Amino acid sequence: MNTGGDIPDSVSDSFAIRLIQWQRQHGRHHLPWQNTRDAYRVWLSEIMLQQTQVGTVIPYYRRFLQCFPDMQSLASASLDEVMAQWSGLGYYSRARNLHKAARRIAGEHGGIFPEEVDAIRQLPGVGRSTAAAIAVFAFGKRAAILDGNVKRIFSRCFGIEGYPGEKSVETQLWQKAEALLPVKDENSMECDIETYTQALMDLGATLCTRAHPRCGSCPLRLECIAFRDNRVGSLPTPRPRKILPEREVALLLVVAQGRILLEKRPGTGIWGALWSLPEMQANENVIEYCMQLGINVRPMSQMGAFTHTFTHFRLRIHPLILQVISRSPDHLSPAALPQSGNQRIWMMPGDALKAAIPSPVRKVLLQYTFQTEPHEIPAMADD
DNA sequence: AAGTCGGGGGC
DNA sequence: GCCCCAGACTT
Repeated sequence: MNTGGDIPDSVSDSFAIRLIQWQRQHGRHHLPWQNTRDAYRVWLSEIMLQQTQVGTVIPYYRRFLQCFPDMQSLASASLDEVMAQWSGLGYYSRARNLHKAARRIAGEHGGIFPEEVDAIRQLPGVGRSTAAAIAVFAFGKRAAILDGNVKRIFSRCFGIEGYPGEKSVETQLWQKAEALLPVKDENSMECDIETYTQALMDLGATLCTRAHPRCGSCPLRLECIAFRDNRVGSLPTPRPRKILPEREVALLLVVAQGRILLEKRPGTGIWGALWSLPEMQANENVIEYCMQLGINVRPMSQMGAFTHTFTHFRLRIHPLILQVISRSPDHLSPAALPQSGNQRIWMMPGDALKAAIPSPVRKVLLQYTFQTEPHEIPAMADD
């Protein structure tokens, strides 16, 4: 027991103890993935939370668990079913890796989730920090995380300068993360690795925030270098600015008998393995392009163009509505599907909205279904 | 080390 | 507008 007034065994324990005590009083305790040691749920939450904020994840997490309550159900599902549940959450390689890992665990591990951090780390989509988080929350292992929250806390508390994405800076931060882990002691509540890890996440999310941190309530304010030197606003060092390149595409809404043509994207790359609309260069002739697909179309109307911003480029999207011209009554048959390397299918817009589609395509489809409803046509944003 | 992967929150 | 978020993977 570490009763009040005791001198802690080490400096690192003092750090951990402050955090743990703060977490018990002021931390978050009712997130949907807390209060369980089900490794499947812990793993799912950690993957969804990669580069995605808690508030965004929660509804996806609940829906996903409803569909796939355990490892076996996820492994048995088709990739398409998994992608449909992930649709809108972004970073779709996470979902592909999740599915691949589920099938690997069901096959190779006999459905049992691996307990050792090195084994967890071997799963696709699981890096060093995520493996540690799973090992901590599911199995109580002593392992260090280093996510965006922890990087921000450490760079401020210890006055570590330089962009944390830079290798040398990240190495320093990992070294701190390992060194500050509480000493494992089964008899001491003060060295609870789960509470410590959750404390780092909660402190970063609720107090040590990027903008307007609440330093007055912080359990680390007496030892925080950035607070002492009034540098909280300039640490961590921001990412170096870069100019985003801009690309331009046309998305084709090819309509026949109320159905639209969807095209499955390749398994890797942008929107990998998602259903999308046929895409062509914005300056291409749409009639000729569709002739190459083996379909005869008439341009109907244009929706307003809009811009979708990715991490590394901007995409200017021009949606075009096209009506198929055909005297044949069965041009919706499989044989009449346009030839292409990609899988294609005709779908009712309502069904397409339930499929695994990227957000900009959802936006176009919603706009289209709204336009075809019997009320006034609103002006599309932009342009 | 740098580039590739989304979408949304918050200001 | 801009920056960042419970990062991992490829080149």
